[in-house]
Amino acid sequence: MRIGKITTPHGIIHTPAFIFCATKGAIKGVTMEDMRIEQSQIILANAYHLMPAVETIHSLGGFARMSGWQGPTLTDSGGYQIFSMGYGSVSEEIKGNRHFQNTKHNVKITEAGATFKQYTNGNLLFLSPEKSIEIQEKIGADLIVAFDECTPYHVDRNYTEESMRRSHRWEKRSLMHFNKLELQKNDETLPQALYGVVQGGVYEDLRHESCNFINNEDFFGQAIGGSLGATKVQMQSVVATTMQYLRKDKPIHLLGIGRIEDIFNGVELGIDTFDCVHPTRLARHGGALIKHGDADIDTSHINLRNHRFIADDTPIGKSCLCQTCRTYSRGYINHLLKNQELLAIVLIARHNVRFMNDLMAAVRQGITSNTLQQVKKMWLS
RNA sequence: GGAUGGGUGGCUGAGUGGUUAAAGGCAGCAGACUGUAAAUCUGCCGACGGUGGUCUACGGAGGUUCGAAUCCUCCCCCAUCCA
Repeated sequence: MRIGKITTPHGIIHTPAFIFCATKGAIKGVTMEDMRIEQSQIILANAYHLMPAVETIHSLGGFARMSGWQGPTLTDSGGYQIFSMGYGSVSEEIKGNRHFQNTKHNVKITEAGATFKQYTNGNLLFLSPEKSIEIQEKIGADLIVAFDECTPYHVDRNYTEESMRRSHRWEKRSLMHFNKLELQKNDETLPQALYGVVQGGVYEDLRHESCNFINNEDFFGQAIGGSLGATKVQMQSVVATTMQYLRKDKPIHLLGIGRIEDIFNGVELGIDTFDCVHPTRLARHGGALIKHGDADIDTSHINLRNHRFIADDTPIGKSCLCQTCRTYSRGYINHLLKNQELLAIVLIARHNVRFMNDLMAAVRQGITSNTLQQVKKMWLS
């Protein structure tokens, strides 16, 4: 475990840090002012989703400026969409959902890149390493990610290996194209930093091989991606194994992970940054993040739709200082949810954002003062 | 007073002799959600019993039938129109 700083043209990120997902350019339900007020450090957007709008974003000064966020940003490459557009969400893929059973053909992978058939209009959309880097360059994020394929869980070892090797080739092309574009930049265009992504699925030898590849390439940072397994135990084991082989002198990001217990597990293994849709998605479904001690049952979130909150006059978090908890009760939010009032989502999302930021601050403090285990107990026991 | 249409589970609304404890939808009660195809999805949702099951159900009362939410008779109620 370690604390650190990542310096970007838009500011310094204190790590371990959580990165919020503004996939299409907005944090769902939260304004950028509130993101700042609730002490967020960095947000992320996605090259796949923003590809059609890339010229607009560029002409409006890039993602950070256009959105009003102004602070540090990261863009994802679109590699996750190779997985999600064909298989659905991580849990849907693992559990075997019906809806996405016949959508694999919506994504075609060749050595050149990936062609997506958009489910909305049937238009074809092509992403390659070079294309993804160019889009991310135009979006202007401080941190960007090499183009890879996020491998599903339900594929065999052969496919995982094949895919990993292709991802390596794609990442190498990403790096080459990135370096070329960086060299062409003048004083007015801000430098960016590129992350490589470790693949290899749940197979230790493949993870090892992938780490070796990433370790030896000139990436600014290293991200852990791909399938981390079907269970929490397996995920922890895959991440631990990967961390064992990954060099430690660069920032390390864990892609897509961000439940409370996973943050502690990751931090203990030396992860510097996390990103996850969980806090904001959970909020849209009525779920508020909570310290275990703040709930009457063993849980890391409460569903404010539940009948038991109907007359609850207390805030979501007993000691939370977010704008929501300063003013609104669980009972009121329960009422808003039952009446489909949009404000419910806004209030919960804002709380969840602050919750994650408070969590990360507590984690950093815990590392600094060598009391992480006590911090963990406060948040999880 | 007359004419017509209708009364189905909390609401809405299918169903016109058996495979119907009764489609859908809503509401209700839970659960899931991890580089966002998601303000989404899944399950339960007459009553009693842990399932199996048992009982009570389609305005009310009779009747036809092996069998009725569905057909017949009378009654009650609602909507619209005419006096």
